[in-house]
Amino acid sequence: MPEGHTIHRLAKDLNKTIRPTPVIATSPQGRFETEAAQLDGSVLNAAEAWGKHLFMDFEGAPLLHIHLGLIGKFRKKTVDAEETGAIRLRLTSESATWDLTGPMICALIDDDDAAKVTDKLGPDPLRKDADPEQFTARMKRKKLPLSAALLDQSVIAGIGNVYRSEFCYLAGIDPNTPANQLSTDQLHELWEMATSQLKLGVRLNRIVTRNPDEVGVTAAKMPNDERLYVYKREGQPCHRCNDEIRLAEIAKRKAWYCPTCQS
DNA sequence: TCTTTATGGTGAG
DNA sequence: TCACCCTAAAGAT
Repeated sequence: MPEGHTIHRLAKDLNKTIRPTPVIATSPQGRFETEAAQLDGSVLNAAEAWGKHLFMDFEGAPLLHIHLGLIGKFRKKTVDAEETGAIRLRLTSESATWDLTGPMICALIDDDDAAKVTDKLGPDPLRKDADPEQFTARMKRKKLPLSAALLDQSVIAGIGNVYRSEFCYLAGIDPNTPANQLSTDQLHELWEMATSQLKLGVRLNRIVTRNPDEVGVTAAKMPNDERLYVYKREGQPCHRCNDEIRLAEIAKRKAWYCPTCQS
């Protein structure tokens, strides 16, 4: 269940544990057998993330394109781990085994196809090549509610349903506010927020938006049920004003907000 | 044991 | 707009 920070963290971990020796690639589930055979025995040059998309570049092979979707997982295990569940792709290096299950996309593609994918994506705050002004410009063209625009991967890549509600709360903006009504300052603040929050998410390997000072612990030691302001907290008191957190449906998905802090 | 939910997205109509 | 895909954990019974 990944947002952008998960995929960047994944890319980092894959680079660390798979390079630089050749991999053993198999498809225990069988649905990626011929493709796995093309990767088998090759060396990983680099794994790279753009939003929720993961690209793995193996020497002498097509690009491996993975999107985990809602339910996909790419788990690190010990080298001799038993095969359990429906494993689409297993990559084994000298130090680790990686099992991919339930991906929305798992395919071998060429550079042109990869460009088609990334051309559709907006700037990713975790990438060095991200252009914040592109985010600002695209937001200003959207009449959609802010909460919906944040989920639009062509506006900003990597934001999912947890971050979108949390960002609206942190910015103190009603999630239904049309994106094109936001000021340039507000949009810059949202971009900075996305950058720092996603970076923290990569470091902690989980989403923690709550200010640790409010809880009296470090972000790393934040209890799981304290780490968010609004996500999945309908009916519970707002951490800051005590008003009741509400649930709405925006862009066909659940969105949470505090009616007092976000007006 | 069954049913529902989930940090997502596509393609048909 | 809706149906659908894929898997596993959580919740309901």
